[in-house]
Amino acid sequence: MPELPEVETVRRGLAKVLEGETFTRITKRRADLRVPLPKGLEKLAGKLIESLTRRAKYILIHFNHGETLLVHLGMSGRMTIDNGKAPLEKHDHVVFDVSNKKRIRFNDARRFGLMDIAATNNLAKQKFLKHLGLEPLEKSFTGPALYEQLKGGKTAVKIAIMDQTRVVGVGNIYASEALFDARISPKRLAGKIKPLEAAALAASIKKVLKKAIAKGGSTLRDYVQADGELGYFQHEFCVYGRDGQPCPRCAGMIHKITQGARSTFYCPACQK
DNA sequence: CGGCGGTCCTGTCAGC
DNA sequence: TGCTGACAGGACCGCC
Repeated sequence: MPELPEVETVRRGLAKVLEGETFTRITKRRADLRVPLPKGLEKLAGKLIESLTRRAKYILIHFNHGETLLVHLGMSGRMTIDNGKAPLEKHDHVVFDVSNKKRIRFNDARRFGLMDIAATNNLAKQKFLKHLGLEPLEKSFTGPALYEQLKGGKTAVKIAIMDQTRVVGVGNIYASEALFDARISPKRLAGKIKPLEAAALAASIKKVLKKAIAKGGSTLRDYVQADGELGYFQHEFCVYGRDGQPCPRCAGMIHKITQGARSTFYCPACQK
C-alpha cells in the first residue's frame, strides 16, 4: 500500500495518539517480518514516546531514553489504532498497548515490512537509513538537486526516481503520476534529462506527493473517528492503472509498459 | 562502482 | 464453483 504520502499520513495519525505516552506492553506474535524483529522490542515498553518523524518511507518513533524504533510498512503493512477490544487478526504481527488505553496493531500479510531499533543520535549511520537520498518534500529538493542525481544515469528516468539512493519516497504509483504531470516519458534515460526538465520533474514530484498527503489527511480525520484505521484512501490517478483509457490531458491513450519488472503507465502522445 | 535481476511472502483477481 | 497463474503500491542482496 504505502508510498510516501501514505506513510506520512499514518505517521501523523500515530503521532496524535502516541506522543507523550508510553507503550504499556509490546507483543511479538511472530519472530520475523522481512528480517527478524529486533531484540529488545518488548523492552521499549515503559519508555516515554517523545516524537514521531519520518525518513523516506520509514516511520521513526523516538523515545526519550535515546533509542528510536524504525517501522517500514513494506508493500502491505498497516498500522491501525483501536481501543484494544477488537479481536486480533491473522496478520497482526506486533501489538502495542498504549498508556492511554489505545492499541496499535502492525498488520502485514506479505511481511515485506520491517522494524529495527537504533540509537537516536546515530540514525544517519543506521543500516536502513544511511544510503537514502533526497527527501522530496524538503526545501533542498530542487531542480538542480534532482538534476545532479539524474546526471550520468544510464537507467530510465522512471527507474531513477524510484531509486531510494537518489530520491526517497517515490514508489511505483507516484513515479508514473509525477512523470505524467511533468510531461516526461518514463523511458527517457536519466542522464539525458535537461536541467529545465529536472526542475519540472522535481516540482511535479512535490505536487503529486503533497496532493496525496492532503487527501489522505482529510480522509484520515473522518476515518479515525469512525473506527481508527489508518492508511486507506481513495486515490484519483491520472495514468496509474488506466491503460487503454483516454489521456486526461490530450487525445492520446494511456499505455502500460514494464520497466525493471514493474508496471509503468504513461501517455506516449504528451509525455516526451 | 553502477546497474540489474532475483527474492522474500500472502492475497486477490482474471480466466478457464 | 474451483483451480491456476499473473500480479500487487518495496527494497535488500548478490552478481556482473
